[in-house]
Amino acid sequence: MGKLFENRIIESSIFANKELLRPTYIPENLPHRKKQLKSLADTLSAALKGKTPSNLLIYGKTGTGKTATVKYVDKQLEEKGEKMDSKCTLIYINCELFDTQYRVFAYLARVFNKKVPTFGWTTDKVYSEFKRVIDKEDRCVIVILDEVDKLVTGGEETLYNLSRINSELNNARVRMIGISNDPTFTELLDTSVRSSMSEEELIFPPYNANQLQDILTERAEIAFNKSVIKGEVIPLCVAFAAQEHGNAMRALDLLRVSGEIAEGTKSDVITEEHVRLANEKIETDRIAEAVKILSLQSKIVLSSVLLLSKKNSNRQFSSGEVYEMYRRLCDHLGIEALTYRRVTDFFVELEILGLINAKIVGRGRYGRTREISLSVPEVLLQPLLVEDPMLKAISNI
DNA sequence: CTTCCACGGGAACACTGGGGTG
DNA sequence: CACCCCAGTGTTCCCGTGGAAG
Repeated sequence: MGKLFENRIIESSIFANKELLRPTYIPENLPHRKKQLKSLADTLSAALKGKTPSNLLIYGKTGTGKTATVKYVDKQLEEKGEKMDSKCTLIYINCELFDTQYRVFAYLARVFNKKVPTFGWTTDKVYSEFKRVIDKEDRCVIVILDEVDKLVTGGEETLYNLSRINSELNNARVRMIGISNDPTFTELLDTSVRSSMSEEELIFPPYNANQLQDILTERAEIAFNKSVIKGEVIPLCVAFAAQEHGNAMRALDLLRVSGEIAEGTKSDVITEEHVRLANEKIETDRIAEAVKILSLQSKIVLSSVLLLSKKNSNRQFSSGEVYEMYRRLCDHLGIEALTYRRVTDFFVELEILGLINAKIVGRGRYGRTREISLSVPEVLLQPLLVEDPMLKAISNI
């Protein structure tokens, strides 16, 4: 250990342990989730006793502690299960990453040491290989499908197969726990799949201001050094997070980034001003991140909205106007324009990312349109778009 | 009630990148 | 090796539909 390391330790007068504020950290104690914890533990402990637990569906908006709670119970059961030598396996899958049937079953099979190529096999083969490999012995496999709503378009077969798999197994049993932030997603499912998936349901309501306050206070105590936080810092974080429908993840992020900013300005304490700056930084980062992952075509669509709002005093445009601008822009850039139908999908995409507002309004005899406007500042957006070498040409329009 | 427009679901198609088969 | 099959993605094309002004 050199001096450098020592210095770094001394330098952080703010954080005792910054990692405790990251979303990956599972705390020892989950405030205001006792009911959900117990419910989940009851359902799952049946698996440890060799019984077959019900399938479970969990609803709640982002930052309501769904994933944290499941991982918390998962961790505990895993430990307990090993001690009791029970043959119960919990597998956590984020369906945003594994969003097709092939990928899900390939991942599942790999957990049981079965080699499956990234593609090439038929999905049927992957599925039956998975079945074969788990059915070798009497065991219980619990599949946790986080963001399960991402499977509805394209991967719904996955849910169908998982819900009927038990009738094709002789020794093993498979259960699933679905986690979704969209309570309406089951409406799109086949009725038999739906009823099988939601044998039990668990709801995670958004945290209210008092609960957020508790969470932050508890976490701040272990993550920060003593008396670093000034009086109004936590209430302000709570206030910002409450605007985001009680998103605890956002609140913890705010706290962490506030601390980083305080640290960067060589301040010994975190002030309200740091929280305000942190809120801006998080928003700016979010936008930059969103723009970065857009396809070129999406970026052109977004540029069209940007150009329109720079040129016009009114800030609201019909989908037709935006498409018109998009065609002109494609022409200008020498890129083949896509059809209107395709571009409407980009409108939806951009709205979900929070980069534009696109409300559908009925105009009576004059049909329906989306009224489209930017939902982020022009000055922020333009430099991000121009970063794309293909879009350099728009910088001087 | 009619009428009109864009919305949005779905079929069809093209293309990619891999495995299996003879 | 050549050839076909298959999953997945991105696209175009077609058409039924929602809903408020007229």
